[in-house]
Amino acid sequence: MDDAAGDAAAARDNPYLADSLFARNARPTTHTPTTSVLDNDKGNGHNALTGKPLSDGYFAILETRRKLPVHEARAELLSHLAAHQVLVLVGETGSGKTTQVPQFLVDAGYNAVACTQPRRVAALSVAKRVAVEMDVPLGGPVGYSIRFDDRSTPETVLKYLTDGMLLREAMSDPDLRHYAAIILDEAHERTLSTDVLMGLLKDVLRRRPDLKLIVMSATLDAGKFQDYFAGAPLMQVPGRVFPVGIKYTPRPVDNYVDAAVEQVVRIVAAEPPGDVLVFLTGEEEIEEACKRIRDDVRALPPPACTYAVDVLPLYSSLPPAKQQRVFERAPPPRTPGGVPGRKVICSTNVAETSLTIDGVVYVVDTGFSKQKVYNPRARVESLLVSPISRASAKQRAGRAGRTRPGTCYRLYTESAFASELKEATYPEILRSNLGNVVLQLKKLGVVDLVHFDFMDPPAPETLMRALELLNYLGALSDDGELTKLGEHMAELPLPPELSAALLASVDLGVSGALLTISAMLSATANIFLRPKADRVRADSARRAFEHPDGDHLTLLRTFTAYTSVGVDGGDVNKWCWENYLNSRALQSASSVRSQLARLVARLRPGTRAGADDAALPAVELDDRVRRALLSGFFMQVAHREGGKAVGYLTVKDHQKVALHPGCGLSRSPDWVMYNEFVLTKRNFIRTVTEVRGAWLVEIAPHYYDLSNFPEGTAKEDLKVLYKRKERKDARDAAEQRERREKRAHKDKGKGKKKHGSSSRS
DNA sequence: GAGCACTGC
Repeated sequence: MDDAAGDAAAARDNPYLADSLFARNARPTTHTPTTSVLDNDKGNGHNALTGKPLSDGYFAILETRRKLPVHEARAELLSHLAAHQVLVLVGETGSGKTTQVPQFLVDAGYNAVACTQPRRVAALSVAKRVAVEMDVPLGGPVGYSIRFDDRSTPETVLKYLTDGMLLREAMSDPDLRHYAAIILDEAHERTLSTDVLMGLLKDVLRRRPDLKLIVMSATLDAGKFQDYFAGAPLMQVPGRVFPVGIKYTPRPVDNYVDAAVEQVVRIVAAEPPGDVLVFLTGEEEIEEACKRIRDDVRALPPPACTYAVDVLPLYSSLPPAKQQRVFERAPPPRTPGGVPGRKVICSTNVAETSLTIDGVVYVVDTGFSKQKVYNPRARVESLLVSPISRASAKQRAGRAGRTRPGTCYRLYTESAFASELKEATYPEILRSNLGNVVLQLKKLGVVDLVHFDFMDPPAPETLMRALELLNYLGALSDDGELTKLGEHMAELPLPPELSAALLASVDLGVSGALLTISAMLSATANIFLRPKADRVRADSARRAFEHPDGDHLTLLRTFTAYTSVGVDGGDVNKWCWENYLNSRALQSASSVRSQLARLVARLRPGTRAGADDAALPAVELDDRVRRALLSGFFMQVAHREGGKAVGYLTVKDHQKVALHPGCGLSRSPDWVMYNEFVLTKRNFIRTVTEVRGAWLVEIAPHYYDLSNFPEGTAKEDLKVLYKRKERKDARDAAEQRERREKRAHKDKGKGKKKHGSSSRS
């Protein structure tokens, strides 16, 4: 089928296209958009933004731009925007909305436009493309802004940026006065940042009648956005995709991995040429499926067993070079003129939104993915294999129709699709720990969080948990007001516990070490590699970095060793490889560390932040680092429970946990703090470091308050620790009194000084 | 004696 047929199919599915691009709530308007080079072939032949003559390439690209479906909607879009503050635009894949709509606005005279993207690569690559389309240098009139990379200048009129970045900007510019128009793209993905931005913008729009907002989404769920921004007109533009036939299984399958492998083998054996994309849930499952598909294809009866098939895994932790393989051409036929080869790609959800693979004609959809869930009662986020939503199923199917008509095999029944799958995936804000979100909102000046206008309000318990956490950390006062500490914490791109620990480390003179540990904990990928074939050597390589007191200190040692290799002029990548370390992860830790160091230096001027711990003796350093960490993680502490089999109970919650097998502690101390609670078949705590009981009652007496502490051995130990502390405090006070008296005696002899020691009663 | 879906600041 050709392009036109695909468009026709898309048009049939489009309820608005038949009569008008105008949708519900569309109002007549007298506004006439200004004419522009988009209407006239040459305009005055000069670029309005740079004053330079337009290149020939510009006009060539202009021709293709005019053919994009969204171009038809331009005049209506602009007139809507002249009459309304908010517009909801639905445009499916291939409509051109992401590249064209921002240009329509610039062209119509909006001189400061922001367009958000959920992902960095998207912001960057779209900005590059649009700079070419507009015939301007990147970083000039068109720029982008993403973490670690800001390519925008005062002359930038159109900026693509991540949603998280716009949220950051809002912290210093709460009314977003910098912008005349804001476009929230991919709003249907409902990322945490986009959801917070929508709530925020609702208020900003009231304060700034001149500001325009376009919410762009890919699904017909757009009615929800329209309701949220009451009265906003809704427009829809068709996509440019090919039809995809849907096939369901007649009966539910027992095991979706088995079923997926069988389906792929059937396609390879009997269907016309074309690549296959299989959606599975995780790395382990994918590697297993790949192996079985290879084996089963080889076991097919001739001639199918001779077909050229490349079976490739795809998930984000895969090294980039291996990821790249999915974009290479399918293998050639085994014999000249024989059956064309094909790629079979077994992928996680990366292939649903983040990566687009052209040439896929068959999609095998297992109907599952790993999703984050948050349990506020247990205060634990975990990943669960869960059924996908209908929106997600449609997105997956669409991946089969990017270059020609395709087929999607859904490994579930049609009635399951209709009645068991949810319409849309729960937005992230309903599935997350909101500690950071609450901190950000407070920083943005939102006083009443319970009544903040979230599109989907989180459970009150989740908000309570977040408020409680921030109060314990000292970021919020008992009245719920942001403290000075809280303001500083909000500036740091870290979980609140880690921000608190990092800021505490400045006062303890060990911020250099805490910057490193924070950066290492921010690296999502595992630092220590452990290839299956090479486990023994990988483990012994790791042991060289291990610190007996715990994993946090091991991370510190590892990073320190890593940076010294570079300083000594060694080959860092080679060194990482030899030591079974993930050089990509270490590199990203290094960028995070630099960013954090800049921020801390700005927040705490006059301190030697980042360079304060070099001269400390090792034992003193280790103690102070652990005390700094504990200032943020005193709520993530477990106590050893005696008996034969050593186990741990988390404080207060009394959850039974075990040290994660990857943990490097050489003994089983009474008290440990942990970075992460992992919920799988058993409860594990991961990244664990020994702490002294005495530190708990010293650093966090407000949390280790025995009047509301559950009974148990931890409480008994704490009682002893408090008694000891009392005695020590009494001793210290007596000593101090003695010293004071001696000094007073001396001073009397010498005569009085101007600034005597202030006596407190 | 286990395991990292995917983003983002």
